[in-house]
Amino acid sequence: MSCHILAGIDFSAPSPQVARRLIGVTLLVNGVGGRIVEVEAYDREDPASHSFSGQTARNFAMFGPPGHAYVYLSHGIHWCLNLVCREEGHGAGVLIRALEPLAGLEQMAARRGLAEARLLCSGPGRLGQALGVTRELNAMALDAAPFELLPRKGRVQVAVGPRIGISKAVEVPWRFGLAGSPYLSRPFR
DNA sequence: CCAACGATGGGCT
DNA sequence: GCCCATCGTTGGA
Repeated sequence: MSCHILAGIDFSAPSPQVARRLIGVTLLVNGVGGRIVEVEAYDREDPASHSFSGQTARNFAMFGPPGHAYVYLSHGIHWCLNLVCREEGHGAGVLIRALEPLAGLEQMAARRGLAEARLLCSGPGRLGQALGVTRELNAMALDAAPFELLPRKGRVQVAVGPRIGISKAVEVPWRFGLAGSPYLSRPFR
């Protein structure tokens, strides 16, 4: 059986499909985390994707096997977490943009320097800081410590829209979110 | 070698 | 809404 299946999701599928199915899934790093409420898909033939220009020293994890992490530093400050999908060598992933904090609230608050739940994980950089994401997690498998992915229970209503903070392919509707969640980095139109 | 540029967030106007 | 910290990566000279 394929180790590409995690939390009931086939990570060898196209990134928009994986992204949509990740809404409602619980993500933990060393027991700290919560329910995924916002993600964005990126793919190889996608000008906004880090993988667009081919494999480099930074993005090699994106070309590795699905079901692994791709971590990068944004603006020299923020560590951001992606989950790799498609087949090995393809170069696709899903950026985790926001969580509803559920586990390890105290540790998140300490790392973030504030306690307001709404501000702990509402954005890729905030989430990275709250969960203690760093370069060390790059290329690590998601089916083993420190990661945990727990299937969602029940149904969710998924909102769709264009991705945030990019300058190319700005109209591609590959941002997905839990409709109406107060933990989104920004509301959907 | 080196300049330009971020898949951002926080603070201030 | 605007500004900018901060630094690794990239791509062109």
